[in-house]
Amino acid sequence: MRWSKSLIPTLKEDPQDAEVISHKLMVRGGFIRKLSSGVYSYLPLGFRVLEKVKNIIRQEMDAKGSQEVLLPALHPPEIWKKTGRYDILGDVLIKFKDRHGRELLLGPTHEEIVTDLVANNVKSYKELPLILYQIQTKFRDEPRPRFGVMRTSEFIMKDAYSFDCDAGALEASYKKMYEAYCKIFERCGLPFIPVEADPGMMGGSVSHEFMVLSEAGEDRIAVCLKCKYAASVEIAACKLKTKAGPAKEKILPIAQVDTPGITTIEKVSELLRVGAEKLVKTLIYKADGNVVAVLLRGDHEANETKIKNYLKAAALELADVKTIEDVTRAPVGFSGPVGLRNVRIIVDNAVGSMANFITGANKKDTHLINVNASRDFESKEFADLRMIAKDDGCPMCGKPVDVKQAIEIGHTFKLGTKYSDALGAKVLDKDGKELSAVMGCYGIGVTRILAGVIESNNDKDGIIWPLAIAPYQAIIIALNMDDKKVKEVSEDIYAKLSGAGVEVLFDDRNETAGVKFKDADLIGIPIKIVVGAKNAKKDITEVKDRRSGIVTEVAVKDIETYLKTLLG
RNA sequence: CGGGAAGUAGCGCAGCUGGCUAGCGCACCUGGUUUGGGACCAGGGGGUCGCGAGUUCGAAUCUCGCCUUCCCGACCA
Repeated sequence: MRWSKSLIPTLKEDPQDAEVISHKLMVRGGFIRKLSSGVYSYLPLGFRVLEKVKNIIRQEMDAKGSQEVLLPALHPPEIWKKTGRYDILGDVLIKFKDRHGRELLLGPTHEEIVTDLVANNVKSYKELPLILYQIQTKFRDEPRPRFGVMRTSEFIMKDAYSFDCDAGALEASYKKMYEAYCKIFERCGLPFIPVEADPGMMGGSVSHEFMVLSEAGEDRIAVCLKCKYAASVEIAACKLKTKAGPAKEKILPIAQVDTPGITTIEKVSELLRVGAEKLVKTLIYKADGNVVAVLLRGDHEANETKIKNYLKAAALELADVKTIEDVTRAPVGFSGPVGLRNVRIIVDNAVGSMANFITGANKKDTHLINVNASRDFESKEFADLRMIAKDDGCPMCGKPVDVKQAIEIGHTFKLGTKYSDALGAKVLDKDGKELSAVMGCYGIGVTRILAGVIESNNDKDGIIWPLAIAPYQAIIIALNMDDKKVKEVSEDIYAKLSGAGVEVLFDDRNETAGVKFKDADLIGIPIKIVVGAKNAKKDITEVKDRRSGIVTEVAVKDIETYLKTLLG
């Protein structure tokens, strides 16, 4: 392709509305343009990268025997009501009415649709295992799209669904997909980490997220450098440093202290000159409408996923001010477990081993000191309810873990029979008995892969695409198109390489050398073929590696062979 | 949805304490000189100053309302 004929609108300056590096570079390099919040156009370069990634996905999915399909984006709501997810997804679903007043929604994911397809068309165990996948645009009304294509309301996803006769067979399908995912991400040049994760609204038991470490990531994962344990902080179990049980400290008499206007852990800890670890915070939640008090050590962070899972609640949110005041009969900031009536109290394990701690007094401007669980309030329910933090013990080996920011690029789930039961995806087994298909589902954020790759492959000059997904493998930089020899040599190389099937971009613009070098680096083409006047006269060209910067002089007549070697 | 910031040419910005014809850099068009890391000269095109109302002789500038975008939080497959 000739640059002069391409739509590659590069920018010298960072766009005003971009924060993270991948977003800035994708816009500056002319890969994407924003239409509205969370909605992007992919320009020719961006489109080419997407196609490369899709093809890698197709190859690896096909290699595992899964079959590509294309399911509709337009869904009738009834099918979503059958599984209950019409309400669970709520405002995430983009809904509207057709001319007949019939409601329709745009597919945010396709468990319901694919299960319905299988329910209607697969009848025998002999047809299983079956894995179907598609690459398609998903629509989700995101509360807050951000960071370029990292989180958008419209995005391309590869989603796959496996159907098996039993748990053992699901295990085999799940393993296949897991392997395919590792290959896909490796080929895309992503330094990924598979972690254990929470299945969330998808349901099911086991789930893995495929993460790419990045400051720009929206998720946090706990990683152990010692034993390779890695898990989403949402599910990483918190080990107690000391055994639970009665505290060894001498129990002191409970007392009130005045804390006027002191409503936060930091301020209480400052006023009373004790560390936050001596405080217990009482968070009032609403779980499916029921009020619950959650007790956590002052320096610990609540883990709403664990709380939700413990309570088996579908929805969990911090209670509003009015509810808190009703329940505690005190302003927000003075909640405590002592005297809290008619409220279920659940206690984080770490609080179980504390003695003589400080809590709110359920009374304005007052806290309590020397509170002790068994003596001062009823505490029957203990559980792991907090978020793991840096230097907490690894759940596997006990050594300190690190907590890092990461981008989720893939997610796999063992779903079980949740969807097949709801939608009647049953087959007859050997004995003629009906059984519900045991399902798994497997997603890859195709558009998000681009962001992930750029986040982990860039330098001050721009993107450094891994060869496998670069929009072009090589770029010919003709330093001066007015120089007859330069033009002749670069045209010659362009013809040769194009003929040899090399994906090559020919920068034939009437721009200065500087502009061409800067643009080539910005858009991240792995191999630069520089044609300058001096070398052209000698029928020599320079081949420069984008990542290493290493330059090799190559005779024009050998360029085709040389490139083929480089490209493997 | 709560908190914060911002909307002036395609992009990045200045102007804004009430005053002339709305300006700068980049990009774009024409001609010329250039060409090894974001060239130079000359000429030129491009604007409902986010939208609406109000105050005023006069509003990009002041007031109010709305919209949009970004950041933090909530939410998140």
